[in-house]
Amino acid sequence: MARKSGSDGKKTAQVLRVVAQRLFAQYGYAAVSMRQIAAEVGVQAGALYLYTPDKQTLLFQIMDQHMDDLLAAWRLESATPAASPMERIEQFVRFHIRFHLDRVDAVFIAYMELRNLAQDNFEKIESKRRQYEDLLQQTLEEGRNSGGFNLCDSKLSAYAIIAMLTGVTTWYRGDGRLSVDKIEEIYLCMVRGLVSQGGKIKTQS
Amino acid sequence: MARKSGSDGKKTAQVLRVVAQRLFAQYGYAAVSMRQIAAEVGVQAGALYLYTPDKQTLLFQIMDQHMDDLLAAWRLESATPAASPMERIEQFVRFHIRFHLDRVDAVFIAYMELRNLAQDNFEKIESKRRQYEDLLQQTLEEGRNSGGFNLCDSKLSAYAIIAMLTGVTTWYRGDGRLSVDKIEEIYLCMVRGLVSQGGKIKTQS
DNA sequence: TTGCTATTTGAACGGTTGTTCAGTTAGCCT
DNA sequence: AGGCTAACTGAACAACCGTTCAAATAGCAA
Repeated sequence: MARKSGSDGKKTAQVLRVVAQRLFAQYGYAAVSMRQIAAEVGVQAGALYLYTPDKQTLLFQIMDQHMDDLLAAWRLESATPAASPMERIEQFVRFHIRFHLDRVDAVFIAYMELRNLAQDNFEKIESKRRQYEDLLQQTLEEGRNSGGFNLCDSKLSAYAIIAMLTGVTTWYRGDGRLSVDKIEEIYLCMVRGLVSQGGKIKTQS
Repeated sequence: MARKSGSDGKKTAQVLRVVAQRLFAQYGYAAVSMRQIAAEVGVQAGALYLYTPDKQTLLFQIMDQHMDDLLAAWRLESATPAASPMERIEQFVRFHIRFHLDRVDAVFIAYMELRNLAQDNFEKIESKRRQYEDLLQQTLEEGRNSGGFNLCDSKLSAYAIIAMLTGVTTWYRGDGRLSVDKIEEIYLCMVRGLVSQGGKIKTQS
C-alpha cells in the first residue's frame, strides 16, 4: 500500500495540527510520540514529515498560531470604540474569558510547554505574550489618567488580571454551577474592585 | 566497583528528591530520564530504585510533599490570632506569595504535572489543593459576615486570588524592579479592592 | 494510454527509555 | 578476623524514540 484513496495534503496537514494540539495538551509535548499522533491522524509516522520539518517546529507552530490568533482577535474586538476606559476593561474581561474558554487546549500548551521550545522560538512566543500584556497595561494607565481608576501598580495589575482570568480555564466545566455569562459578570465585578482601590499602599494596617 | 565510600542511604534518598524536583521543573516529568537524574545524584540509574519504587511514585511524592508543606505552613501561620478578617486576608496574601516564591520548582510541578499522575494519585493531590482553596474561601465568607467584605462570589474570589498570587512565580526575578516586600504590598492593595467591591453585579453598564 | 506529481507506506537507522538483578564492595558488629 | 547488611555497579531486557528514504499507489493532465 502507498497513497490512500481520497487523500488530501491540505486536509492531512490541518488534521495533524488539531490532533497534535489535543494530545500535547492532554499528555504533554514530551510524553506524546510522533507515532501516537500519526495513529490518530490515520497515517504512518513517516508521512507526518511531509507537513512538519520536525516535532519541535510542530509545537512552535501551534503556540505561535495561538498567540497570533489571540492578538488578532483582541485587535478586532478592540477596534469597536469604547465609551470609557472602564468599558474597555469590561470588554477585555469578557473577551479574555470567552476566547480562552474556547481554546483550553491551546492555552494549556502556550503556558506549559514554553520550556520545551528552543531558545529563539521561546523568545518569539514570549514577545507576543508581552505585547498582549502591554495592551492591557496601556488601557489600565489610560483609565488612571482619565477614567477614575485607582491602580496599585499598572504592570502588576495587568499581570494579576490576566492570571486570574486565565485561571478560569483550569476549573471551568460546562456542566458546572455557573454559565459563561455569569462567570464574566463575576470577574468583571472583581476586576472593577481591583482597579478602583489603589493609593492606600503606604497607609495599610 | 559497587558500594562507594562515604555512601549513606538517607542522604541519597534526600538528594534524589531535590535533584528530581529541579529537573522535573526545568524540563518536565516526561522529558527527564532516570539516567539523567542518576547522573546528577552521582549514582547509576539502577541505584535509584532503592529509594523509589518507580518514576511515577517519585513524581507523586514530590507533589504530595509540597501540598503537605503548604497546608502545614498555612495552619501554622494562621494559628496566630488575627484582629479581623481583613488582617487574616492580608496575612494570607503575604504568606502565599512568600511561600510560593521560596519554592518555584515545586509550585511549577504541582501545577504542570497533574496530567502525568495516575488517577488515584491525581485525586489525592486535587483534594489537598481543594482544602487549601476552601480555607481561603471560608476566611472570605467570614469577612463578608463580619468584616465588611463585599464579595462578588466567595468561591470565585478564592480562585481568583490564588491564581493572581501564584502568578507571581512566573515573572518574579530576584534582580527585578520590585522587592518581595513591595510586591506583597501591591498585591495586598489589589486584593483589598477585590474583596470590597462586590454587589454591583446586576447594575453594571 | 502514458506520464507526472502528490501522497503515503513500511522498513530501517542509531539511540534512549524505565526497570530488573546478579554480583561487588564499604562499613559496622561480634 | 569473620560475617552481615546497606549501598551500589554494570550489564541486560524489551520496548519505544524521532527521523529518513526507497518504493508504491492515486488521481489528474496530456
